[in-house]
Amino acid sequence: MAAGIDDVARRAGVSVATVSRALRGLPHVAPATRERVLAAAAALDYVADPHASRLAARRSATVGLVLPVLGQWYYARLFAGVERVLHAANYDVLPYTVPDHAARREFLAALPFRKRVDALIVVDVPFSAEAWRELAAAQVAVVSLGIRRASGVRLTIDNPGAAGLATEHLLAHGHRRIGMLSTAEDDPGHVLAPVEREAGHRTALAAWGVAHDPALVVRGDPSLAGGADAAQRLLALPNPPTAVFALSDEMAIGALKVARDAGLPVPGALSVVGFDDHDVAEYMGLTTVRQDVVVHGEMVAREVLALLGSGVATAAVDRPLHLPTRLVVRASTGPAAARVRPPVA
Amino acid sequence: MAAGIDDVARRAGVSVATVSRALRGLPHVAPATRERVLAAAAALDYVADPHASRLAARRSATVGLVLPVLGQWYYARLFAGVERVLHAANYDVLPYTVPDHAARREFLAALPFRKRVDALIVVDVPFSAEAWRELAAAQVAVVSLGIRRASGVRLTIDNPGAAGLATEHLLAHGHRRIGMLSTAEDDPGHVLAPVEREAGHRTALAAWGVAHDPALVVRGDPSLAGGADAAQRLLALPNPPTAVFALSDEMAIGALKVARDAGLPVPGALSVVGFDDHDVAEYMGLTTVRQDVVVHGEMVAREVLALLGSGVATAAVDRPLHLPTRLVVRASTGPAAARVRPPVA
DNA sequence: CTGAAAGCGCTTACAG
DNA sequence: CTGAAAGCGCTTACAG
Repeated sequence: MAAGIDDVARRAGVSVATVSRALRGLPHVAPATRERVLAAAAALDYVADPHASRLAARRSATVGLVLPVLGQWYYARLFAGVERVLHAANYDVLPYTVPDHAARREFLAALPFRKRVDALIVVDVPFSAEAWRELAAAQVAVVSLGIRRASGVRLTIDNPGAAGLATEHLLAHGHRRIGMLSTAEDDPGHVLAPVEREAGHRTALAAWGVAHDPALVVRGDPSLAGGADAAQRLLALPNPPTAVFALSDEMAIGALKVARDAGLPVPGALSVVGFDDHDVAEYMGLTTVRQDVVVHGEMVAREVLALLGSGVATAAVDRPLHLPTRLVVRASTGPAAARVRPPVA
Repeated sequence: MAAGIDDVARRAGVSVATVSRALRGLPHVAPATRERVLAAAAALDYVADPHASRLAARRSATVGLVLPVLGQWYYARLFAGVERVLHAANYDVLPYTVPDHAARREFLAALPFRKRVDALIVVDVPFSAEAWRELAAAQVAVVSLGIRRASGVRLTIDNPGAAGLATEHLLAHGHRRIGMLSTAEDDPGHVLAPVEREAGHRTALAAWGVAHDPALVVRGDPSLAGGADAAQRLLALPNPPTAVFALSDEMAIGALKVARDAGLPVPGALSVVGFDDHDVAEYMGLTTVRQDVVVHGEMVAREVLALLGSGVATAAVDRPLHLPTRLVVRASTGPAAARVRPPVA
């Protein structure tokens, strides 16, 4: 039914080899010949069968995107950025969701991407050093985002610095008891956000001569519900904080709800800083650390293309890259209140 | 490097044909033989090259997902649901983003999915009747969600009914001037949500004997900013409404911000109902019409699998399906205030 | 610049 | 139940 390469060759009066070269813009094709081939292909509405060309050319023209979950704000935006750049370069992007320990184990056991992708973008999935070695042995180029890795092309924001900005913003407003809403890792230390942001938070406190109270760091799921739950526990403390820095805007929004339900005005009784600049942050007046996630996705995609184009083995590359962030001050932060508040029930 | 099917065949002492059959669980393989093949494949860590098998079997094992945009809440959730079901059935899902008129034209001109996917899921992309014919001619199974289509497997929520619930909820609270935040289509009528929800809104008003004032229907982008902008115009009316029904939670959140900035208490001076039950809706106390988008994604994916498995030509199927929704009442709606408010600047 | 031919790694009738 | 062989629709050295 659909035209094949030999139909085009016949119509243009050339061999299939020439059709292949002409259509892909390869050199060593006479301009007039190329014209004829293009015309024939257009007339027949020809498009190459991707499976056939990928098999013959031994490249998948596909990049796998390994992430904890689709459908959450951060990963959805990232996907959009990655997809835009890769699609423009004629690559497909294939998501692999690896939400937890069990999925990670299975992913490593099956390596489902083998023979399937040319490269992998790994985001926030905490592989062990041994897992990295297995991935390296699997013959795919790898670029990572947001995770600890000894070498390779690895992108990350300046987590300690960004967290420091948030905490210093609160300190500058006079806050001295500052809570932090973080997450609990099932493989601590490999996803950079929690450890590094906690570290930046502590560093900022120390720089201002404020003693760090470990009781003020509470952990929960990186979600709205997790943030609400963690904030609940934080505000139930005998000596609750006057300000909170959350690992994500979603957790911060959970905290805002808890404050509202408890009758604590924001920022009058509680200042809140988030992280991400989620779309709704502006609409909720949430002070936050902005990361332009779509742009980050585009950048990581471009790094993949560069790596793929370089012909250099992944293992030979050592390229740590920092992505930009910045503090966005809105209405959820203000001066520390002097008055004492009762703990939340 | 990586093992091929002949390596497995050699090790198991059978032909490649038998390996192929055994590994895919096809009938007519002796149990003992199957055992040996499985063992050999496991020992060699064999995985079939997907491009080779797809070429040989003449099926892509891939479903294209055509949507206006990745990265927005609704589509990201939908993708997650679709991906989960399809991945479990060993299908890949490939996104095609078609955001506007120009992209739609290009999509139809290139039909980039040809020879690439076995089926297409089309969501909220308003193809014309002629475009549908072209798609039908392209030999792919098609399932649609949220758009007008004359036949085929087409899923949608009961938009008029759901919108009616929202408007009646406001009417029951005594509201008589009810604004609606809707969207402007570049191809009116093909995406069902705006037309059908506006119709349901009008029907509910009529059922309660309330005259419909066209000035109370304002349109904007289906986004936070678009909702804010539209709400701004609505509240600037000489005789502004006491309640607003928005086409999406995102638009509703935009309206909430406008109300807050204008010093209008919600629901004291303005009641707001959204649509979707976006993750943050609960945290903002937003009354809304809930649709379980991930589940809807799973359902549409299962319809695709059924269609693919049936062997029936897409054109021969006529299967309209309604997906469930329900009203979720929260704090953003309440009794109509009697007092007169000044218009917003 | 162009073509004939081998080959990419599988699946699938067809025989037996 | 199993195998030999053709074929899926391209790309790519290799010659010329």
